[in-house]
Amino acid sequence: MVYEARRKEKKERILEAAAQVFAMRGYSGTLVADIAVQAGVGKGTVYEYFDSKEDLFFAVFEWFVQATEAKAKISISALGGSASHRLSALSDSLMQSWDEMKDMYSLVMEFWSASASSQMRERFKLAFKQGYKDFRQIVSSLIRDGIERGEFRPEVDAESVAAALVGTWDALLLQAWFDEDFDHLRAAKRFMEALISGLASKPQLD
Amino acid sequence: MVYEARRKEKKERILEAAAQVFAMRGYSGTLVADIAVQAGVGKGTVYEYFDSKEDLFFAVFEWFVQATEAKAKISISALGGSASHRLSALSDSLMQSWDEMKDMYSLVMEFWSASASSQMRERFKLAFKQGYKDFRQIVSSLIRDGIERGEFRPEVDAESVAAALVGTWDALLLQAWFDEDFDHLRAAKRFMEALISGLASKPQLD
Amino acid sequence: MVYEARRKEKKERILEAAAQVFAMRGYSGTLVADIAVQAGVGKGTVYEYFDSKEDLFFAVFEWFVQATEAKAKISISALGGSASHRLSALSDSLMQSWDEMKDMYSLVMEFWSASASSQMRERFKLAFKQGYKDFRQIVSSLIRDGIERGEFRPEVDAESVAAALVGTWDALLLQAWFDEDFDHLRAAKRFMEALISGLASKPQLD
Amino acid sequence: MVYEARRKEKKERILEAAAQVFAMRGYSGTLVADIAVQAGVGKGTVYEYFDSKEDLFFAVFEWFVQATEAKAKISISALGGSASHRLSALSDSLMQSWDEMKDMYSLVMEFWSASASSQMRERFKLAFKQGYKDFRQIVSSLIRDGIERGEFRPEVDAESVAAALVGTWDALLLQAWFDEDFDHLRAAKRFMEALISGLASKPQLD
DNA sequence: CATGAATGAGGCTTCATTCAT
DNA sequence: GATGAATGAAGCCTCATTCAT
Repeated sequence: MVYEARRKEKKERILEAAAQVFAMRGYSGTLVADIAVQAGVGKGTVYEYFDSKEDLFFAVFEWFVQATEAKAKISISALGGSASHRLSALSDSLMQSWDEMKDMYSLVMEFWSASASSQMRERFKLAFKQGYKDFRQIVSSLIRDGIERGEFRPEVDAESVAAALVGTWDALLLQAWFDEDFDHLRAAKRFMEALISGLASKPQLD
Repeated sequence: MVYEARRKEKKERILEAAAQVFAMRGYSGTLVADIAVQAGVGKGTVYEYFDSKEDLFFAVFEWFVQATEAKAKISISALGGSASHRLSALSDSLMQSWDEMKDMYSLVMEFWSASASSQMRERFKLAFKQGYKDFRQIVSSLIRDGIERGEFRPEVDAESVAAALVGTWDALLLQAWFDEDFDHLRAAKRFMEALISGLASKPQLD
Repeated sequence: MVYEARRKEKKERILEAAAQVFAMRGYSGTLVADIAVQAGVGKGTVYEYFDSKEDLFFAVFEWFVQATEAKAKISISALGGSASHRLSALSDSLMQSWDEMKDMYSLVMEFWSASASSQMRERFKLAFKQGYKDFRQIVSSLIRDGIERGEFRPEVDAESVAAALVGTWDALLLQAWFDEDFDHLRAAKRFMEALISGLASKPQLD
Repeated sequence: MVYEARRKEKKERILEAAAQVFAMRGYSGTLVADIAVQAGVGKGTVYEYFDSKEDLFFAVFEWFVQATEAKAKISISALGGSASHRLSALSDSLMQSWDEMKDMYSLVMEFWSASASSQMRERFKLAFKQGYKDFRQIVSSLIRDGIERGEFRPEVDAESVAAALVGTWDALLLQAWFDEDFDHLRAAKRFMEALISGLASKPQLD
């Protein structure tokens, strides 16, 4: 139905507007009215599509998580070659996505904050937990793959390294957020070289 | 003067109370009244010592940064032995401090959030930038030391690895925050083994 | 015209739906949307038939008054016998109508309330005034009839007694509304016995 | 403590202001801001003393009930003489209180309305039920007293007559509210004469 | 005619901050 | 200095009404 389509479209428009405003002003700093203006709709219209400011925020969160996961999956599926190569390619890809997500990055911090306090705590915490788990899973299977191929040393603990790596990428972007001069691309590259050489069963040639 | 001392003491009491309440309820979720109750003083008294809720929050931030830095410095100064050993000892020490900072960890997220939006943005952002820079500095000099001693490979990029490492530690605690079952101690240990072996100029015996 | 009939029918459907919802939730508690749902029409359709929520409420009021008056008139016209007998029969009939109007009774209170405040005040107040006047008229002529027949004492003030009686019936239903255990049928019966014996010129045999 | 006294005094000031405004504009028509202005306090101050608009309204209700009951009790305790005399004196007293409660009478209708719908329903309904019960009790014991003295006929049903009487008084005031020309004093007087003569065991001399 | 998506005025309530005691 | 009662700006949300389809 055309009707349903239009509704969905408008919902998305509000969602994107919300994402932008939340990113700019934070959750508390954002007025529902601002979102409405940004979306080009009336204040009441926002409530036709979302039950509350909180709900809308959570919807933005879900949208963000989905978009991020989708991006990661695409990156990974596009990768080929040795495990080392795929690992550092994934790292590069994530670091390169910084420019396009820069403006939205403050959202991530708002999400963290929301999961730490507020009544939304549980919803967010659970989703984060799951999100990290999923991402660790993806990376650790990549590493396990490398072990099985004999590319990485068998005593490497894939889960632990994956967890640390996932975190590292996150935190490099965080540092990039705080410091415009921080070269997260270079940091990630050099770091991955060192790490991968630590994982490798033999001296790397790359 | 006894008088000045008493004033300082009360200020600290309010600060600690604020830290606790902010940690529990987040910045927006915290009422100045709650802090006053927790500190055992009148609501108006809080304003005798701090100009505004925002100021108080920033004061908590500064207190937190200082405490954390002090802790890190103590850890490091207590370390001895090879660079590898000192590095993994630092990692252990940071990871072990989790239990005692667990209850306060949500503060970190509030700080991130504050630096992302809100009017306090600049103050926080600057402080974070500096804090990360300092910490990277500490770690990178540790690594450079290892290189100079011939313990680590000369082509290792100390700054990059330090940046990544600092982030890793941060992010492992973050994952511990989200997931009670996540074993950040183990993850850090196994990860450091892999990384250090990647940094080392020769197969490690440790 | 079939066309006109269909329109009228729908208007009535909306009216009845409105009566039900107003009775259940009160005027302020009622959403126009609720009425539309109950009537099985679109929200906009309500406005095709009534100019505003207030108008609709007044229409319900008029409908209610008319229905009540019609009922009273039927009761009275069906009565025969002595004035005493007709009076107590009227009382019984009114009290017995409780069960069927129970669910709608809260409407009466809403009407009272509407006449007490709100912008609709004048409309309602006037209608109530007239309604009570009419009803007093009916009852007082019944009593006057009894006086003329020599059944009631000549010094009885028909208007005053009628006014009080009308009120008594109202208020017994009110008490029934507040208290499910209250036996308004019995109270009315015993009370009418006493009153009628007070009106009668001689000891009653009935 | 002077302090407590001042607090109580202000609470009362707000309560009275609320009573006035509610009486004038009805519950929905009243803005909390209006009450604050009428009470000469800030809007927020109202909330220092009452949790919500609804709570304030219920407090007004309780205050009204108490004041009414107190008045009735005073009237009754001041009465002497025969049961008939006390009964009609009570009636007179109630009818005479009209002038002083006229301006507040619309409150009663608001209370009725509140007990009919709205979320406050239960609170109000219960209180009304109890209030009527209490009042019926008072009147019926007065009547029973008359029976015991041999003044009223033994077959009189005190409870029923009391219930009806209580209602009658209520409803006469209601009619006075709707119709300025309605002479409730006279109606009550004449009606009581008739009723009392119906209750009496012998022709009254009064 | 019928509909229901869109609207925005309006109201309750919260809470940081002030200031008289 | 310490207090907490008082304040009112500010914001979320509701809902009667409109109007394009």
